[in-house]
Amino acid sequence: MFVSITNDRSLHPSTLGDLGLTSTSNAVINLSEFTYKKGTEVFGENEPAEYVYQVKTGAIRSYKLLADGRRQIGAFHLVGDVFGFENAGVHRFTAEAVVETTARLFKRQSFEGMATTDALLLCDLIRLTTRNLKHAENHLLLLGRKTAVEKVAAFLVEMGERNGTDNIALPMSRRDIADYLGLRLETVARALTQLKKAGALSFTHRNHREIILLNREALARLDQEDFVT
Amino acid sequence: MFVSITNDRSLHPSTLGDLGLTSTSNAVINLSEFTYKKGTEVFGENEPAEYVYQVKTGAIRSYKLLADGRRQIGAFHLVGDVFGFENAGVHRFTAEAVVETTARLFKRQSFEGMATTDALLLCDLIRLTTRNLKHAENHLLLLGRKTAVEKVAAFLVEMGERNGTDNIALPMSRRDIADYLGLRLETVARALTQLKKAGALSFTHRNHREIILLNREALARLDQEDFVT
DNA sequence: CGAAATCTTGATTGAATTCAATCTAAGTGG
DNA sequence: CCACTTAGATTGAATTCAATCAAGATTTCG
Repeated sequence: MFVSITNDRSLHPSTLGDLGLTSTSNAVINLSEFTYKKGTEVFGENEPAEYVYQVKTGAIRSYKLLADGRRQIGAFHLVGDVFGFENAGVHRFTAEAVVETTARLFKRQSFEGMATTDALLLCDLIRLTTRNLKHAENHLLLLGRKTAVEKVAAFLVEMGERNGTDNIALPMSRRDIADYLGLRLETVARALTQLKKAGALSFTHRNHREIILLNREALARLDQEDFVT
Repeated sequence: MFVSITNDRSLHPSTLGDLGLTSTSNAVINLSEFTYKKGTEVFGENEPAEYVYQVKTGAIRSYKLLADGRRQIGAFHLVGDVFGFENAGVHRFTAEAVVETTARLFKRQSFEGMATTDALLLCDLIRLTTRNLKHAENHLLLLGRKTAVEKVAAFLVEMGERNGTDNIALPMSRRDIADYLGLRLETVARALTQLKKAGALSFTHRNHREIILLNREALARLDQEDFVT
């Protein structure tokens, strides 16, 4: 749903624990696994939503397009993330593999069937949707009001947090990052060199999907944090 | 939740019909009404979410701030819209009255109490949250990838659609519109004069919260529509 | 009416884009 | 293994769109 569910380790283990759900319902079935080659489409905007997906390995980008090809990536889905759940029967964005990616598939019908009976599961789905909404809301602030350097700094902080370390290997290209942040790829490159010069990060390899070592404090200084009362 | 629920007339009338809910549960109580003067706060970011609100008259803006005061409005809530529902117990944005506004208040506890028992209501809440998410996703595309004129055109189209007519009286200031679209107020004014010159709209009054007559076709040409396969 | 707020318009600046040229890393095939 | 190609990344220079600075115009309100 255009936004990722980060792997929430606080959820109870259960039948659906791997999906990040607390419900003990046995209605989720039809598990299967599929591998998508780099760049291939998992599903397209306005296609019927048949499955719900969970990333096992790799990374997914989900995006919307304007008629002239301008692209806005709404979220990257990393290992453990659940994506593709739609309340309506139709996907509102396109999902593609950033690199070779393996995903588990859950039949959507399974959810629908139990929807009216299993309140616990419904609560889980609200929580899932709410998490997506929260991510989207924060991204609105970033897209509308942050500068290029602040956007890139915020992106790196997000990736670091989702990875749980300050050592991150970005699976996506500069173009993908740019389309996530509402920038051009050259601007992303320039911001990264600026951040490096400012000591906010360093490259431990100098090959092209490099491993980046983050300096959290310096990044936090450059990323305008949200104002909290 | 940073995003509005538009008045959906397709929902079944019921006990909660006015709230836009299909559930026939009788658990929603504690109705009361309150009027907010222009510019006053309904609730603040990170405050505990005690109530759910529905606009009876007027308009509400909900926004987030950066530490240096940059503001991003996530949504305007117009007559009939429900806002302030939070899955967690804390508001993720600040809500203020754009003009003098009357709202109905529902105690949040009422929802929580029945949450685990009334599946129908839970479905309603998912639908509500999903609608917010959808709005946010479309706004991401607007903020990240549309030009100033496209943004203003899209804004007018949105307002026209929510109003159900092509005759709209905007309750909010140029600054509010600017903060909704990720622009400066001067840029909004310039875009409006451009749209007027292009024949996409005309002012039926020339006072300052003017009534605007929209020319849908011309606007649609100037607002880059989303690409649909 | 006069004062304050809001809006519009003009001139200028500036941040990000665009265009263009390397540069680097990763294939590919002889 | 090395020349060659290709994709992706970086850097530089020029341009552009929106921001900023500033002045009026219009509306609202006390």
